[in-house]
Amino acid sequence: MAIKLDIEALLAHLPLFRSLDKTQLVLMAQASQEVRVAKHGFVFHRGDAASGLYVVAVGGIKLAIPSANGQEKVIEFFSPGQAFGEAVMFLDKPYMVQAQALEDTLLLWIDKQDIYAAIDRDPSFARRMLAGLSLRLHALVQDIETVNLQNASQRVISYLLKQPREAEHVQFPFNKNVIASKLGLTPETLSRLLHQLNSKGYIAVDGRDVHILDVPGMEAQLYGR
Amino acid sequence: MAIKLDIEALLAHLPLFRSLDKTQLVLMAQASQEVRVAKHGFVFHRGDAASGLYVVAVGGIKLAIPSANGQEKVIEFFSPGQAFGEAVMFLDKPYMVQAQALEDTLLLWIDKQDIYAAIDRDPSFARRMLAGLSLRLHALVQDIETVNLQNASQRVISYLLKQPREAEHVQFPFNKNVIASKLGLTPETLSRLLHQLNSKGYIAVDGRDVHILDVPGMEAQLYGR
DNA sequence: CGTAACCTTGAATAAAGTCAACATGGGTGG
DNA sequence: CCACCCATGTTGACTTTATTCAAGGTTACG
Repeated sequence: MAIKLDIEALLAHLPLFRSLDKTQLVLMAQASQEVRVAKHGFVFHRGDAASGLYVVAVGGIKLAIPSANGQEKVIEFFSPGQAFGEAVMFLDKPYMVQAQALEDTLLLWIDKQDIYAAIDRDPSFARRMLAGLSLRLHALVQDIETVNLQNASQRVISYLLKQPREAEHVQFPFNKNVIASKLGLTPETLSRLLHQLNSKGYIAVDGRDVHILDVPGMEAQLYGR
Repeated sequence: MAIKLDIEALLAHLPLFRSLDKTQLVLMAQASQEVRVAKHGFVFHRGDAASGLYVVAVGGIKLAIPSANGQEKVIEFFSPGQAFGEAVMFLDKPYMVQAQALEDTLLLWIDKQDIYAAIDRDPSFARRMLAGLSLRLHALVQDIETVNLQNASQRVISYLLKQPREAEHVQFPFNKNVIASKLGLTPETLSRLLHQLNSKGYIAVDGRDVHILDVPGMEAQLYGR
């Protein structure tokens, strides 16, 4: 019971559910189930049937495409408050990505049927859902742009500039391995490029901490060459 | 008047609008406007505000990301019956892609407000819309997979195998230039790879016509190496 | 029949990947 | 609390892959 209340509060301030009224929110909260996944554990694998959507309550998730030879291409990260797995829910196709916990993670899972019910009850929920998918699409197109139209160094620069930063300080939220895959690079190449940007005085790297020293210089690299 | 009737019939058998009842369909048809675009003409540019969605009635459209140095990365093609431009409509962001006619094209344009109205009136329309976006997302993820996890030759092979074919015969629907960009290759590389697949006996190329000769062999290239 | 757009081919180059060795360092168990 | 160890990250030498640049060939179409 106490748990149910927590869930309701949690859902209440997610963008996706923000437009729901009290009654609807209670329904959603009741429909939610807690799912716990240990670090490195899988929420689902490629090929699994998609039966609902997940919301991250605590922890972090990465979505990735696995490849035959053990590599993987990281598609997206999700942190608390974000939903994933919604896209495939609306198709009758299995997941083509896998979802893996980057740390010990607590998720909420909501069944497809309950989502459909909410859509039918409340058009503005449908709009939120549509906006959510659109945002995802937008992000993917940006990724495609990055991988296809920018060289390795530019990709690293735009990644760094896109990260939220406080006082010109940025922190890699995960293994550089994982970041490299997101950028479509090998870990070796990422390492070398960071070193190179460091040498040129654009950034100062210290482990996962990066100080951005020369934003205009970096931006010049993005457009100039 | 006659035109309006045509529009209604056209809309009636699009997946997106198939669930609408007669009344709704009439409303949609009334909300639609014809847009004509000559070959190579632009429907919209990157940076334009998104104010509605387009449906291809006749012709063909390509969506692409333009880059600074005059290149572009082709994202998707649309043929009669398909809708595009819906994704960004739900965000308040400008287009990040441009839409260009591959041939003389007739489009229908439906204003955002009319789409929203339809969503509010009919939850099953909302579902169609969601399914449409999901499908788009799915396709993009597949593209990301192709570009990141397959080498140039594998990309060409999977493109060929994915194309609809009759009696092992496939035809490039557009300039090889455009296909190359979709695959994330230069035209030169595409040309060389087709030649190579030809030499190896996997395919027989004659201009835009390709005969697929050895499907198992090609599939082996996809997984084997 | 001529011209422009499209496509192919070759040689040289550059960019990033691979493989392998080594460094670092955070966490755990002794 | 220290030492060891495994996961993570770095560096170097070499290789591969696809691009670039340039020239020439083809094709479709006015």
